Amino acid sequence: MQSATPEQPRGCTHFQLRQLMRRVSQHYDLELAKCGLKTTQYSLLAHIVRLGPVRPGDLASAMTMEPSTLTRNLKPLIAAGWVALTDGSDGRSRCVTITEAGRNKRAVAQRHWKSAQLGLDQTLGVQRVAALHALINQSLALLMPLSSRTADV
Amino acid sequence: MQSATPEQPRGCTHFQLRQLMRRVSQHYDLELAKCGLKTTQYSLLAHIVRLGPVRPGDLASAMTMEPSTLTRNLKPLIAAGWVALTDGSDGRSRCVTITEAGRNKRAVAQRHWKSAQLGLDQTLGVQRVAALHALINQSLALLMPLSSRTADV
DNA sequence: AAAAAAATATTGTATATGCAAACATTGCAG
DNA sequence: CTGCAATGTTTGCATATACAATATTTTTTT
Repeated sequence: MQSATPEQPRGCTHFQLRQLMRRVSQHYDLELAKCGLKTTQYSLLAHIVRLGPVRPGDLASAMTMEPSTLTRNLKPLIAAGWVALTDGSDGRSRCVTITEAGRNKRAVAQRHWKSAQLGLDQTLGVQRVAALHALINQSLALLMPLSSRTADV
Repeated sequence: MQSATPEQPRGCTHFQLRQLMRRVSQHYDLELAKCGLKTTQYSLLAHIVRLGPVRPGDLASAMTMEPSTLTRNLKPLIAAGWVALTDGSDGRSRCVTITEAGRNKRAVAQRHWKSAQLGLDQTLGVQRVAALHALINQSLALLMPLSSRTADV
């Protein structure tokens, strides 16, 4: 039943992903630049809105990124006044919160994001995008424990 | 005809790709670190070997990356003595060449790469990886002219 | 041939990313 | 209550990435 998919995966998955990532980034960035955001920043903003006041570690983990990366990516957003980083109940932790300005910014940006997404859907075809999402999510699930893979034996 | 693939692509393609990219990078990096290379560096090395003495611009374009990015990514490789950057016939251009040390390095690294690739194939399943490659390549083709899209009308 | 235009590479600036190390705080052992 | 382990965040360091601006060298115009 090897009808649709070719036999051996040729080439380097990492390199191919990287290439696509660059193109796709450019596509979204082009649209989101209209409201002065990088796509990554929009993702962050959107996640903070959705996950409500949240600890950095939890946010990072929800977004599959290193806490250290999160710390740095938050800086521009905090500087812009879209996000506030306050002390948490636990002294060693913090609390990431969206500000009113941040919520507004996100609302505006969301329209640009939607536009970029629709544009991509159209360029690639909705079915292809759906298939891509499905594959990505399956792959993510299979790779999920990566760092903890040896740990949870 | 919505049998295999889900209907509407939910979520943000950019974000999902980014997540997967991070995981996949970690996977390859883990293996390639054994010979002291980042996966990106291996890709570069491999491309330079394959494309022979090549101008920076052509190399960048072949790898779907900005010339400015290439310039910087070459630096570590040049510093390590794996790659040489000499003057080209055209005074404004250059010539990227693999060195003997670079060729050896690449040969060693290739084994690690292979190992990483096989590991990924096994974790995700060969079919899934093949399907992913196919989708990525189709998408890349459709996005290809991105910067020149308005130009070639 | 001098001036303008085109081609090519590099630098300036800013963000994204991760690992390892440093910091800070809490919790527990004694 | 002191000391140490565990937890959670941030910094140090290095690479990856792109756009805009700059530098350099052709090539083309006039």
